[in-house]
Amino acid sequence: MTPSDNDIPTMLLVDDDATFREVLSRAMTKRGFSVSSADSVETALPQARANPPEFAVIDLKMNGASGLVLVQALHELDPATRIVVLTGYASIATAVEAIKLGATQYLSKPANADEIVTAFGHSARSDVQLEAQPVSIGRLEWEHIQRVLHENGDNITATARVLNMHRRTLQRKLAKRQAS
Amino acid sequence: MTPSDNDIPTMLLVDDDATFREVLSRAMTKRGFSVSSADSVETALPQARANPPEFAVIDLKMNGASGLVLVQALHELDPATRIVVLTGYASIATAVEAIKLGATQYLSKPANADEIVTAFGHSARSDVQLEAQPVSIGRLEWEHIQRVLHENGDNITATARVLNMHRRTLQRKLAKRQAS
DNA sequence: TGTCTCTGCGGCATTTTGTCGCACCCAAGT
DNA sequence: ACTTGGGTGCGACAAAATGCCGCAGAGACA
Repeated sequence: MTPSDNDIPTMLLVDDDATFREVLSRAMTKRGFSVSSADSVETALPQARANPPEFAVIDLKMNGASGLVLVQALHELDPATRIVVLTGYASIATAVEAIKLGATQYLSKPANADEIVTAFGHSARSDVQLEAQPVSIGRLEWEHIQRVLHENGDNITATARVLNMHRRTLQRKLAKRQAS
Repeated sequence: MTPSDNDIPTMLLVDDDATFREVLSRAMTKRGFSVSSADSVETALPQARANPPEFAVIDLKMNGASGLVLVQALHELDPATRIVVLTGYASIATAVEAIKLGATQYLSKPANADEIVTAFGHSARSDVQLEAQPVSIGRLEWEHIQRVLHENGDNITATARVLNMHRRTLQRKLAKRQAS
């Protein structure tokens, strides 16, 4: 990848978890990136505008605006930016959304530095092997919840109502996926 | 939108399950599409080249070449083609790949005709304006179980294994639906 | 300020699963 | 005939998930 690089590649790292930022920042610096980080879309945007990064690692679920808007902004700023979206709430729906907005790859936490670096280099080759396994019930449910949740503007109460399940139950399901 | 549509929109439907093709074909015809179908990438390709469709519904897991190949081919043929990828073996990795190759949306089975039409982001014929109440989790699960069960020749043990759920639990779910 | 709605969360009764174990059937090998 | 290897149905009991309260805090709005 870009063997003629003389300067150090710049990377923007956006996540609201301070510990995660520090760990990943250190790991990426060690791998030869010049890393800057932010804890929200709001603080990341001016930073990116002032100094457009070549690479970006963005968490989807953060306080304030969704990482998706940052994906879009970065992509508009420079379509060549390599963007990896990283989230604890991985779902097909958000993955599709992220890619459409210009993300290069979509990974679910936990992901280590090597996986992320690999994701940057991964271009759209159809080398994906099809899994011979049908979707598990749990995943099917998760995907469905994510879709409906999104349709209802992330309103948990409304989603629970329309899904005919109890709000408390939905809360617990969401909490569980995030924690693990 | 597009109230000046005079011609009927064409749709190509590719899936190796004959029953599924028939059901969906009928449903889409009823919704105002001119539907043609194929049971593999190999038969679909010449068909598409001879008569490029405006819309396409493509299953990923088929005998022969992967549906991804067809996605790419259709997109190259005409980038304006609206392509929905539909599969029972959904995964984030293949979803990302499909979108990169030019798919418009990626849905996992079971998905009904309305969801697919919605995915096209196009009110095919605006007279069929219906707001689909999201399916309940229970029904989604039930349909999925039925499909996988069928794929496994009604073998409960194997289905439970592949669905990553306990045989006893599957038995109980089946028993309950049978009773009512 | 008062009213609404959404949210996160604790607690507890109720249901549903997970996990055993056992008996029975059937098809293949031996 | 007998053993071996699934598959099926079902009882029982512990473990986990869910339904169903209620309460306090955060925001939006008049």
